[in-house]
Amino acid sequence: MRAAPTILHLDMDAFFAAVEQAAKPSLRGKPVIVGGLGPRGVVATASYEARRFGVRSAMPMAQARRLAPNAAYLVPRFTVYRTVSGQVMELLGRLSPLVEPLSLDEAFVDLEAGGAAYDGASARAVGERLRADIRAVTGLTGSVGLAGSKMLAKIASEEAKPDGLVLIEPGTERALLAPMGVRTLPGVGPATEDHLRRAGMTTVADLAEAGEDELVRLLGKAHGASLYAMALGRDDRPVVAERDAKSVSVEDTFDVDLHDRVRVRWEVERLAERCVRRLRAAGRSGRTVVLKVRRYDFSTLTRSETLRGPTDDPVVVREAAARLLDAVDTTGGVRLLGVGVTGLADFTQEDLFAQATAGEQAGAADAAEVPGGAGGAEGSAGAPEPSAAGEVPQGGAEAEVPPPEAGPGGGAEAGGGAGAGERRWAAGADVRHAVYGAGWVQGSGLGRVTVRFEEPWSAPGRVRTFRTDDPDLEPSGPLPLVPGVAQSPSATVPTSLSGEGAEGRSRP
DNA sequence: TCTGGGGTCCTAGGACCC
DNA sequence: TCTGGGGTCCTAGGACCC
Repeated sequence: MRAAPTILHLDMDAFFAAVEQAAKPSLRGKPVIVGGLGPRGVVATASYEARRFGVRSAMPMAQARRLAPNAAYLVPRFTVYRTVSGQVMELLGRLSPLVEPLSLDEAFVDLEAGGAAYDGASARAVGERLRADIRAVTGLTGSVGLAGSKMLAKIASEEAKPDGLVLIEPGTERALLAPMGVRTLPGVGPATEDHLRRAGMTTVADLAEAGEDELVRLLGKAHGASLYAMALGRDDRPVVAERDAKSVSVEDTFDVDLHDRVRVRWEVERLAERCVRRLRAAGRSGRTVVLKVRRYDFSTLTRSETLRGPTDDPVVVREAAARLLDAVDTTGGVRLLGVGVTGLADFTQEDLFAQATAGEQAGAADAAEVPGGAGGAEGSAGAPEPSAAGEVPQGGAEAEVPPPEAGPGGGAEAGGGAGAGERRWAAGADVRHAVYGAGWVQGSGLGRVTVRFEEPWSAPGRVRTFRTDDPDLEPSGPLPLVPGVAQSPSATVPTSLSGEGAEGRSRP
């Protein structure tokens, strides 16, 4: 809690949807919904036009389609979002060395640490200038909150949405918070809200009045104490520039529940390999392998195994994941599978192997040895090169290897995974036609694909339809949003690829 | 045609050690 | 053989966030 409102929180407005509208002139001013387009997809971001129909983040796509049947439904294009995010983060980096990204579209900045501002007036000027710069560089709008703490800066940016700036003068925060619902405070979700409501507390003032002991008794030591502090407007958490990731994981929800054990095992092994690819791309290794299984009834369980030492060997992780699966009952069907690695270390298996061979004597104590381990040396031979593009779930078909024969009931094979592999031409994807040039897929089906030919800086373009196997039509990369602005993803990209989840949560 | 994917932090019990 | 107390590690689950 500082005396001047020099902690800035930036939140881009309806980020994914806004990027799509910037890239696709025909969608400007129209309801746009970005998310998973498969039968089990959810909304990642809805444009403000779509929100008027009641569409919210994290809503099942099927429900969104009922509410806004005429909206444009697009698959997320993370590479573009990452590029634009990099441009925004670069602007933040000019304000201060202390920039803490929370996701692709959100970050805290400590303006005092950068000498960019020292009081309310200078902070406001920096905030407005930043919003103008973001608009100039990306063509998008962002909302800014300024306050003396992280919590209040975030609340302020929420109040500022869309396309605004709100500054909370230090000293006014308690009065400001008092009438607000408990959900306003970070860390209060549906469960805690319920819990508190049953105890008769619905506003922040109720929490402050209850006292710390009461909240600790109700919610536990850590949660209770931090909630009480926040209710009083106390928050001393510093802006932290870089935090190392503590886990890496991948998961897939299947369009149709999996029943065949052979198929389930095959998917687990694929996920393990994908997970290791990400791990190695980050230059890390991990010690604990986690398997996640969501069953047909949405009940979810995890099983984990801690190895004797950290590994980035795909064989070791795959075999550990397979062992964990052996102990899980999948009767009734599997909706989701996930594989993760935690207990991350900075070194890779090669380093350990080098160490072990260097210190020949101590060979027996090889730290990298693992239960059931396939020797460390040969394991990595078949590992695919880490490729940035390869990790991006853009909805394209990603299985190069055909899955084993599906068991009984596995009729609709259609490429399995969450990537919705059947959709060779995913809605929203960039394409290029030999004659008509750059465009994007508006829809496809029945052997036809509809493409709208337009570019970010062109007028709304016209639509043409082709056969899905038209040789003149090919997938292509994204175009820059603003002509002349280089498309090089910055190094300061948040660790998570998350969308915008909570912005749609309901408030009292 | 209900409920994604990637993370973080906390709790709690048992094992194990001193 | 009526009984300790603390610390750390491992596992599983849950809440929350974007």
